[in-house]
Amino acid sequence: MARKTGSHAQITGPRVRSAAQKLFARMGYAAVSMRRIAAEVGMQAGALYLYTPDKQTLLFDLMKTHLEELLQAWAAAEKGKGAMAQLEAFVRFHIRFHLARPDAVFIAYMELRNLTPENFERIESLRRAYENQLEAILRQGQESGDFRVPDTKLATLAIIAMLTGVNTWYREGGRLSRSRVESIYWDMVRKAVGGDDAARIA
Amino acid sequence: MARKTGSHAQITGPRVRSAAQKLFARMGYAAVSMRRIAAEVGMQAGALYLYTPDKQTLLFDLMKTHLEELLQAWAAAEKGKGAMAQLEAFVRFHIRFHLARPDAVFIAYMELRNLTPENFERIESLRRAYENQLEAILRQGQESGDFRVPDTKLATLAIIAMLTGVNTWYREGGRLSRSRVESIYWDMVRKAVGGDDAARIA
DNA sequence: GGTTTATATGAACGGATGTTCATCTCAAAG
DNA sequence: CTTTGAGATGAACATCCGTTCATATAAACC
Repeated sequence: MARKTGSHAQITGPRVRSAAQKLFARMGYAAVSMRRIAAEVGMQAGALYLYTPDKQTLLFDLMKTHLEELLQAWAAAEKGKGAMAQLEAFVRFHIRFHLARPDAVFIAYMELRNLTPENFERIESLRRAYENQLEAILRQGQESGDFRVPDTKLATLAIIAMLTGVNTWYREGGRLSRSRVESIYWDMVRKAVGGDDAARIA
Repeated sequence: MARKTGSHAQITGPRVRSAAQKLFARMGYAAVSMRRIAAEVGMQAGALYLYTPDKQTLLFDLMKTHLEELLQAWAAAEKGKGAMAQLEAFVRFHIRFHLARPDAVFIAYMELRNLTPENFERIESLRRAYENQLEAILRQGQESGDFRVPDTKLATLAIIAMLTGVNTWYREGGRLSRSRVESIYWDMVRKAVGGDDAARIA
C-alpha cells in the first residue's frame, strides 16, 4: 500500500496534489469530482485512494501545506532591523510569495467553508499566526514612533487584504513588473501607517 | 404561470431569492442543491421552477441585482465637492453598503467562477463600472494635487480590496462600531493616497 | 356554482457523486 | 523462474443532482 502512515507531513501524493490544486482553483472544490481529478493525473478514480484517504483530506492538505510554507518562508526571510525595514520586507515578501502560488492562494481563501469544523480551526489558527507576524511589526513601529496607526489589528487586516488583492488582477506579462508592483504597494502601505518620513511638507 | 416574462428586472421571486442567497453564501453555489433551496422556502424542488428558469439564473440574478443596487446607491449618495471629500464619501459608503449585505457581497466575490462565460462578462462589466467610479476620483485628486498616488489603477484596486476586506472580519456587537471602522479605514486610505493635509510635521 | 388560473406536488428522467473492493498487472526480489 | 506486493483497474454501492411534467389543490373571478 502506498498510503503514508505515521508522520503528519503531507498525506497526499504529489501528482494527485498538484492535479487537485489546479482543478480546485479553477472550478472550486465542490464542483470537482474525484473522477475528474483522476483523469487529470491519468488514472481511474479508485486509484486516488492509494494517495489520499478522502477528498476532504486532499483539500485540507493543500491549505495546510500552503500556510505552513508561508510561515516557514517568512521565518526564513531577510527582515532587516527596525519596524520600517521589517514592514517593507513583509509587504514585498507577501506580494512575491502570493504571486508565485496563485492556485494555492485562491484555494486557501475560497474554500474555507468546505472544510470540516475541525480542519477549519486548524487552518484558521495558521492564518492567525501569519497575521500576528504583521501585527507584531505594526505594534513595534507604533511604540517606537515609526508608525501612527489608529488600530494595529485593523491595520493588519487592511494591509493583508490589500496585498492579497494583487492576486486577483496581476497577470504575467502585464503593464507592470512584479517588483514595480511591490514598490507601488509598499509606497501606499508606508504612507497608510504614517511612516512617510521624508518628502512631505504640508 | 408566475414566471416574469418581458421585463429584465428581477427574474426570480423574492422568497426564493433570499433563501438561495442565504444558502449560497453559507455553503457555496455548487454545494447547494435545488432541493435544499426548496426546503428552505418550504416547498418541493419542482415548484422552484415557477420562480426561476434554472439554478444558474438564480445565481446570476443575485449578483446582478447586488451590483446594480451598489451602483445605484453610489449614484444617489451625497458626495460633497473636491476629490478629498469624494474619496471620504466613497470609503464610508463602500464600508457601510457592504457591511449591510454580507451574503450578497460574499456571493459576488466567491461565485464568479460558477457563472457561464456570458453571465461572467456582464457581472464583470458592472464591477468595472464601480471601480471606475473610484478611479475617477483618484485621477481627479491626482490632477488637482490633492493626492499623490504612483498609479491610479493600482490604488483603485488596492483601496477596494482593503475596504471589502472589512466584511471578512467585522461582526455585529464587536469591539468597534461601524462608524468607528469607517473612520479608521478612512484615515488609512487618506494617508495612503498622500492626502494627509494636516497634523504632519516630519 | 362553475370556471379559470396561479401555485404546488411528487414521481420520474438520465446521469454524476464519493467511496469500496475483488481482481488484475507487472516490475523487483529471492 | 517463481514469488511477492505495490499500483491500478473497473464494476458496484447507495445516494444525490438539475430539470420536466402530468396531476392535484385552492383561491379568484364571472
